[in-house]
Amino acid sequence: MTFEPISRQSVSDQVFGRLRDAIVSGRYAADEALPSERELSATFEVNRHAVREALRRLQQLGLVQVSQGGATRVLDWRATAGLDLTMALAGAEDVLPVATLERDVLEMRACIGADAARLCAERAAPGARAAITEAVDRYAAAIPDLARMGEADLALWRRIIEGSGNIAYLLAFNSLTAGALAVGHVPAPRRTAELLDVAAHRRLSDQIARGDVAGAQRTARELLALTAIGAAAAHDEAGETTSERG
Amino acid sequence: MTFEPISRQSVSDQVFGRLRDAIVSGRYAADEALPSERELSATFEVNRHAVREALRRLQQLGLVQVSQGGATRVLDWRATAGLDLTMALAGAEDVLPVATLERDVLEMRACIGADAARLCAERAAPGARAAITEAVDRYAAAIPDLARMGEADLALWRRIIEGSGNIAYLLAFNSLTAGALAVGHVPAPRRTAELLDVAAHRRLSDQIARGDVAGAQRTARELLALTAIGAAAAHDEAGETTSERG
DNA sequence: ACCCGTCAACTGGTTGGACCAGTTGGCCGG
DNA sequence: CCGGCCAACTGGTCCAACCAGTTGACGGGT
Repeated sequence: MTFEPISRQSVSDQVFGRLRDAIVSGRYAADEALPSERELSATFEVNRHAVREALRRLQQLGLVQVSQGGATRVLDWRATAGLDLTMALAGAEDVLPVATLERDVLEMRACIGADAARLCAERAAPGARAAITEAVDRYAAAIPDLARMGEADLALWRRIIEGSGNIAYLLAFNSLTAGALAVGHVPAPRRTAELLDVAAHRRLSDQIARGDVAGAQRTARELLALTAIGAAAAHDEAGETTSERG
Repeated sequence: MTFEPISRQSVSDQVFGRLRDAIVSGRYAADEALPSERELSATFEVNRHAVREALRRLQQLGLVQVSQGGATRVLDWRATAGLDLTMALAGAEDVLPVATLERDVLEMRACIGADAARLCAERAAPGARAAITEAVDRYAAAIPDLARMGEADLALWRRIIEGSGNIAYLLAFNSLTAGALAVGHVPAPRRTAELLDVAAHRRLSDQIARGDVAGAQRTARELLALTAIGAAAAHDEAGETTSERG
């Protein structure tokens, strides 16, 4: 049992969180004007500067557009927000079921993971390949402890993606592993099948080490699909989230 | 000929840009302490609040870690930054050649595009499929004008990704198409081959419309690989960017 | 010589208020 | 009815003070 550090959210953090959730969950419609900074600061009973910091962060996330003189407008985050928003998408249950989001994240993980494994087998530097073998060993050494195996597994995949030499994949990996609803925090039972497949991990590592491009891609795809398929079967068609938008 | 809106960067935007470039380009080492807010505000000759807003944004991007009482420390962005950072990565030429970054973005585009096409053919709602056919028509209608074709092509891919119902793919698409070095702004000659392949676009649209899952995936992969291969051949091995890190 | 509490001198966090700068929309004169 | 003007918004910037944590050096006790 370990203790989490007590969260000391600053005032502007709280304002940010509230507004973010309000926007993502659709309580503010797209293109709607947010209350003025002065109004918000009165509502939240905080200084205007705190509100401003929050708004700047929301703008950076792609959730609002602030413009001097005019009102701060809410954007359609499906059109303007980047992948970093995934960290914040948990609080939009009514407009976007977590189950769907989880499925999406796992699909993306499988897609990128397989391609990264391919690229890694194709062009990773010798040192990077050695680091991967090493990471698999650490993963295997943690075998009874699921939590530690999960950590080691994440570290292994980071090595593989680093080995692929693709910065975009690496950043996407960061986006997906950060945040509450992250790949690493997927409920244990769902990842167990994948985590316990030590043989597949070993095989993947070997294929990368010896430059078996096609094999590495296939193994990675199979390994990562385990969870995705399980998740898909679990909630079948988790509801249509695709809607018509002009 | 159209005019771009004159950029009226606010003071804090400029501070943000300067610090971002300094960090990404490695002028501040990872784990190094940034100058204090008061110091920075004196250096840039701006108010401390402007510096604070910039720092909050940098923190959100995953470039720095600010902590009350302690110093604001620079993070290793390769480990902590999300995909949204791609928009800012142009100014790190010395530590990360644009050619490499461009290749990476194209690889990711191909990977996600193909999978989105697959998912779209598999589970898109009828309305979404119709919207795609429509988008292809608009794309084909723009035929002589490369710029307009590029726009229409982006719109088409957005429809396909929306049709896949995968929010993560959609957000990643946003991350990749935003920013200066975005997919949409890739130099014309490089995308020309792909853009001119109207037949393949039509085929893809048809396969999605009729639910040919494997076919759609294959067509999309081939279509998106055109550019990637061209780019890869152009600068061959654009230099190793993988380094050992503890 | 070493350990440990204390405290001063940092760090960022928050506040209030004043003023600048750009946008909007209504009002009034032509 | 049109068009310019102006007041009343909006966000942008600044100053100055103080609150709240962290850090490290200093000095007394062991």
